[in-house]
Amino acid sequence: MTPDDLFVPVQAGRAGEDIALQIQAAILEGRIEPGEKLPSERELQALYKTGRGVIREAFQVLKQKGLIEIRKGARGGAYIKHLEVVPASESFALFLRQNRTDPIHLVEFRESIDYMISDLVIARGTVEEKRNLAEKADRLADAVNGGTAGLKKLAELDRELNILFAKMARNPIFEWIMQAVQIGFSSMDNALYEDAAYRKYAVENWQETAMWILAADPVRTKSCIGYHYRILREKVKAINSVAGARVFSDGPAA
Amino acid sequence: MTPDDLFVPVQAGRAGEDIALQIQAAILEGRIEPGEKLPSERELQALYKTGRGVIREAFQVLKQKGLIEIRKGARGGAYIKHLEVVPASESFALFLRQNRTDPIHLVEFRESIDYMISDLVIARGTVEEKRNLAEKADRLADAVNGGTAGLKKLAELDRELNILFAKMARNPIFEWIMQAVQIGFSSMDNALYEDAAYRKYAVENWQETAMWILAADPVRTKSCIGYHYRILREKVKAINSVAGARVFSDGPAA
DNA sequence: TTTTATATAATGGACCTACCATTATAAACA
DNA sequence: TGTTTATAATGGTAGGTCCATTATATAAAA
Repeated sequence: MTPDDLFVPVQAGRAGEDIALQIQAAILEGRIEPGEKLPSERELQALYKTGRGVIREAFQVLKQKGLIEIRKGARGGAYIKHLEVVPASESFALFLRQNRTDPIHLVEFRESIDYMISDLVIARGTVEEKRNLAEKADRLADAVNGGTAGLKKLAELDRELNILFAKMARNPIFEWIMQAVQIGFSSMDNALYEDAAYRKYAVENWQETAMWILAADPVRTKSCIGYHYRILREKVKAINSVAGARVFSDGPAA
Repeated sequence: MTPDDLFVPVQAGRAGEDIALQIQAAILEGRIEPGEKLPSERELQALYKTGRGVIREAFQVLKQKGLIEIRKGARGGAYIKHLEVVPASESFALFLRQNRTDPIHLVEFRESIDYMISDLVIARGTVEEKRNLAEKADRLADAVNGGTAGLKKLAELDRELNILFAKMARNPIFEWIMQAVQIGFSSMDNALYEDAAYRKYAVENWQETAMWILAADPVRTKSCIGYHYRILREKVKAINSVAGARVFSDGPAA
């Protein structure tokens, strides 16, 4: 890295963000590689001819975006990260929460992409992957019927199943979207799994869906998906009508 | 707002983020309403018994998340914003960029959601909206044929058209996805519009698509969309093969 | 020689003071 | 009454001090 041509002093007004944008551009253009370390705060302070607070604010922005990771102590500093989907998912989840997004919209969206993904999965997933999906669905069923696993664990397994499903579409974007949606949905999924009848039905439907995927039957697969969302919609409606409780809430949800 | 029970001093380590999270929680739980003003940096500094830099870092985080807007001068300060879709979209677009997402995957994804959205738009969009869409498409065509508008402006109009399209689906999540995809796609769209033949074809197809949407014909609409992506795929392949140039790059794109 | 303990230096985290630029409002003035 | 001018509050920036943390080098011990 050659700080001299990489870092240019900024003018005024939003120095911290300017610097954050400059560094972000450098990262995105590959002028700084993941794993590399940015100069220390004090060095950057000198390079940009600014105060240390400005550098710290810039770092805060980059950290928030998930572009850097900050380590303390000797050999500490700002290290470029490989960007994960998590920050994007979190900001999506935040958006859903603060806008009180109607769960019905989320359900609708999920149903839509499930249809799309199912076609891709049947067409592109390997037989091993499909067997694996069926097996995971069976294990989820065991966990539900065994009654040993906690609700959180069950919902977690369900989410993993969904993400595996999306992964099989061989298009990372569907995978990321699915992850984001799962995060945004997590509080609701947990609530859904509290109903034993729903639990039982849901895992059975997963097993059947996985079976039709393995059988490479897109119509029966979509039929399962459609059935699932038919039930899910009713359930969501029921949950939302109870005491007007919002699903997206960390507060006492009673 | 009652600062006394709202603001609790924090311990150590990541003070700024702690405070940001506290304020974020207060916002999400509705204890602070959009439009309201947070106490000034100096007041918060006293309330949290901390340094002003910490408060500033917390504000930076919240600003980054799109939760607050900061105004200078008298009666300035941090005002709670209604969360928009933009920060979430940007964060996802950032992710797409840094992970060097294969344009083909993005095209496939776009095509899939266009199909889904088109059904929803036909079913839910009002006649006025559909007329408006057709009109906007016409104006884009005028701009292209007139030859007065710059390429950037044309691509911009195209993006607006897409977002309007998504908005008509009456599901904010599709809108979010579309915005993110448009942002992540912008450099490519700009490149596409450099080709005069593509420009001409693209706007004509938009006009026809809008027409079939207005006519509420989902099959013909999808036909237009499919045709569009057939062309787009070829174009994208051509662009990517030229000199191995990456589409997602701000640098000299050769 | 190897292992363990210790000192060292660099770094981020926090706190503080000071000053400047901006801006809405109040005061003064025409 | 309308216009101009001070005023005060606020965020933005700069620079400093001190502390906690941490990898590494050094020294001591086994």
